[in-house]
Amino acid sequence: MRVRFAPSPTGYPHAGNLRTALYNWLFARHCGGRFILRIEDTDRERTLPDAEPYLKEALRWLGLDWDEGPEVGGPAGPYRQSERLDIYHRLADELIARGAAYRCYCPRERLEAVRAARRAANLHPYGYDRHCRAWSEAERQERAAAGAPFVVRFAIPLAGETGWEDAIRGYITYSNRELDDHVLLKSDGYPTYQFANVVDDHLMGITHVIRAEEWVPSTPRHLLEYQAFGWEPPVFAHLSLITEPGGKKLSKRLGARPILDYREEGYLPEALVNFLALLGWSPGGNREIMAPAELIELFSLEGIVPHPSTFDLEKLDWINGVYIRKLRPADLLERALPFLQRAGLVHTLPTESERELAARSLPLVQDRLRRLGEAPELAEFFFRDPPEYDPRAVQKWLDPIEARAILVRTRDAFRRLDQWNEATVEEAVRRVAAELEMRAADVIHPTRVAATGRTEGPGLFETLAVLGKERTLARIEDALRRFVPGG
RNA sequence: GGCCCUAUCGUCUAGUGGUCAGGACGCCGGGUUCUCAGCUCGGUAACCGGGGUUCGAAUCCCCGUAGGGCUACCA
Repeated sequence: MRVRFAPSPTGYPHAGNLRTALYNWLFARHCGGRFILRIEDTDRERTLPDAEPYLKEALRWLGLDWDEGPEVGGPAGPYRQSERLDIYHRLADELIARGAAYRCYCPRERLEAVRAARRAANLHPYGYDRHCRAWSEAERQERAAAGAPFVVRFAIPLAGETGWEDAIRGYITYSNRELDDHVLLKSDGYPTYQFANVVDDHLMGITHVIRAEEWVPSTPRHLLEYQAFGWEPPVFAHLSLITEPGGKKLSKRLGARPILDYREEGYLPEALVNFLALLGWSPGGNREIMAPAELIELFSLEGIVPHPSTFDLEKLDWINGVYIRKLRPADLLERALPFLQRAGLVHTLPTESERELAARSLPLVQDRLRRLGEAPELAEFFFRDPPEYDPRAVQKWLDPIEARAILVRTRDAFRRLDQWNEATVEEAVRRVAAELEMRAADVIHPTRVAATGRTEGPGLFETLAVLGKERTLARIEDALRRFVPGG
């Protein structure tokens, strides 16, 4: 089994592109086949210089390693189409010699006029009228001698039909009469996708073409080319598109966002892979959370659904949260630290104490994270002195008249502690509550607001244990001075 | 306009002629608890419509309808 992912470097790959890559990769890994990366840079106008590096970075981030392709090489290279022009020319000439292709000298203006006229007259297909296909050998020679610019077009059989058994959607067939003679070689000497794709898939020994649904209508053209060459076509599997919630069309907001944006927001690659795998494929049972190794084991073409699927950010967030919660403390620290750095909570090169504070505080907010990017906000009060006080929290828990007594006694109890840890802090708080004949919660809430500025967050005792005695006392003093009436 | 694809809870999906149509996200409620989150228990919610075929259709066929794709010297 040999499959390929063949993006064109004309933009930054999004979820749809990467899902296609993922399915190819999963299929190859499942079968023990080869996953090939091929860069289809045949559009000289639209090719972006940084698109290929970005693409490779995205694949690497998601863990989709390629066995052959740019950087790693391979026996069927080069793997960049712009480096294979001689091959396309040679094979185009071969097709011309066989009478399966011909040179077309029609200027663009004529093409456009023809298209408009056919559309107006409702003549199908709307495309090229095969003007140059009808010439005699003498006329061809004449044109060639004149040295006019030309494209090479494929001579679609005038009758019959072309079909294939799609691995995802069953038998699909087209009447050849619906197909116009498409361009194989452009006038700039570059091949079109319709040609390079077929040539390379054959030369690279691709056995299964797993690609997006947008290619369905051009598949008969590809099949006809295989036929003209006398080549065995691969198995085709056409994936449905990913759509947006509500509206449908892909927008820049979700599915069409450059995939690395998700990294910036703190999505874990294995979570995104899990999510993408589920977006149009199912292992059959009720499995939801699957690590890459499990996906590889369970993946099959049969499990791919034929209908489009909507990109559901809520579900991605849930899956990401599941993966974040599974992170071991050391991994959590390494993965979340960059977000704390970017938010300015720790230095770009964190000090030893910053690292330690991060290592101790991050596990406390771990359960609450859906994206690592939320870590700075959730853990901020551990790093900033004084913390930011939420006015509503202050109003509710520090303003009432009994707040002073509670906080003063709690502070005094804390001061007396020799050992400062979760257990001693808890004991002290509960003792204060007992002395005041209050519920523990009545002491806990004001103390939390005084120490963190918020009503929400990790358990108070573990929070204070991490914050330390000194900073806890300083914050309570500070809160007493600033917010608590009756001083 | 033409050709092609698709159609199960709001969303992702299981289902392959006989099921109380299952699971997950979300949402709602209970429990745990110092809050939030998490965890946990429970609930809400679907076979696009109409014809067939069949003893019996979510499952097979046809026709609608709806959504999507393609219709470039872009991929």
